[in-house]
Amino acid sequence: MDFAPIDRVYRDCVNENVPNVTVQRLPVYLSCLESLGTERERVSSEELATLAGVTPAKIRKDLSYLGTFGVRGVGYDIEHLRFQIRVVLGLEEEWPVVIVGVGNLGRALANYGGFQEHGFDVVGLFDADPAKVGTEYDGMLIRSLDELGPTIHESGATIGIITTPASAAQATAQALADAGIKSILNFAPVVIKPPGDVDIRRVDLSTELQVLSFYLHRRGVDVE
Amino acid sequence: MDFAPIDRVYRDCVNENVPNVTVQRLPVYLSCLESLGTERERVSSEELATLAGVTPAKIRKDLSYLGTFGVRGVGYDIEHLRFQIRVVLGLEEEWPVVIVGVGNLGRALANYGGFQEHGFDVVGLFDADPAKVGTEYDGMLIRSLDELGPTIHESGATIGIITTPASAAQATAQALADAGIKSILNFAPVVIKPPGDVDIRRVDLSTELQVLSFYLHRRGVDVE
DNA sequence: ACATGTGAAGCGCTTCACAGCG
DNA sequence: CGCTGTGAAGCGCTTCACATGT
Repeated sequence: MDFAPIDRVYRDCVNENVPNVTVQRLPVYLSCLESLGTERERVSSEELATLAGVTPAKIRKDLSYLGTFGVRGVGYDIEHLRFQIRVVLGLEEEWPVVIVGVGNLGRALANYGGFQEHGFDVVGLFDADPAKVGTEYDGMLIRSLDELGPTIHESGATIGIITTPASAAQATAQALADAGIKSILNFAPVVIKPPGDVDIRRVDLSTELQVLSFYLHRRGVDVE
Repeated sequence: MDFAPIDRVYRDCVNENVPNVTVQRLPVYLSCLESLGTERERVSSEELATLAGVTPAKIRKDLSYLGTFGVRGVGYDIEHLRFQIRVVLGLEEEWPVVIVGVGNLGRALANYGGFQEHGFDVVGLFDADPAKVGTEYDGMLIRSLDELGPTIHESGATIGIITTPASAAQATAQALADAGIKSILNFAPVVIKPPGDVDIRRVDLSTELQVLSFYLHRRGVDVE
């Protein structure tokens, strides 16, 4: 582990109690800052708020939980703020991750721009299909599930990503837990019962669509 | 998870008194109910809460916003509750959607189980790459962007999904807006400026990973 | 007896408004 | 003067506790 950035966090970071909702917005802010490029130097809370789709007060409040990054009367230095958010999110560290399930979604994540860019290093691809095992994707060997343990041990991976079919997700979570993984991101459309003290986060790609559906539906109903 | 700037987009659409956070949990409840299968008949708020990873009180409160679906002293009829949630979410309607960008992610969504199951019908695949246009995926013709307008008009699609590279996302959103789409789900890792009065919801696959990183990072710091 | 449905209390996030500082 | 940083007020969600109904 690289401790230098951690020291930096605690030097100028309040960081005792960052609200969950704030943590969840930080990636959005980061993404907006990245979209501003390197030509400009400063950004105001107002402009950043417009980009992120929130209010300026929320931006300032959220950032105040992390530290004092702005300059009164001026705004925020884009490069500096970008770095600080990355440090707080732990993105200046390298996070080795393994992906289980090399279907379309697994492949999409394996070379997803947002991963490398944020310090997530895919160190292992695994699949249960013997036809896939031994082949390569994007220059990476696809391994059998038997090799989960050794690979995770060698690479020091702490995060596992499940992109298997729903039917295989629970067993995969168990296998990851057995192999020593402590945090799992589950993309399979099913709820997994946590094996042991593993932290499981679910990302359901159809959830957003269902939420969209609710509001479209509701709007249509209102019109009548 | 997302939990992003939904408040801004839909704040004034919620005329009924269903909290946004409740709407975002409904797909999770639905998924849990689906995982219970058809053999059992009833489920308690306590059991459903355990499956969904929330408290029983939250389940009951959330459901109370939608109606009175349970039976006191007994619990909820699984099949009935499942249907009611689907109705509230508008999933008993058919939602034609188009997908722009037939890379790994586009293909993953095109035959994603969670879509068909919830009434989302993929009626068009589009890609800017001339090499892909004219070929088929999963029995569907991949069309050129020129055909966006006609296809959307014929099919009555109201939802567009962007799975292009980040660099093409803004132009794609504009094209979808021009073609009459009013709701966009953006999977490209970039923030899109809404063209006109289009509602844009962003799904960043790396956001959850970044949130995970924050908590892992901080846990590591706390241990010292 | 038992589990839901629900006012009311509690709590955390959002927004306001202005103090603080370049 | 301009924009950030921040107590305090406001608001919405969560949790509690028990009335309600079968």
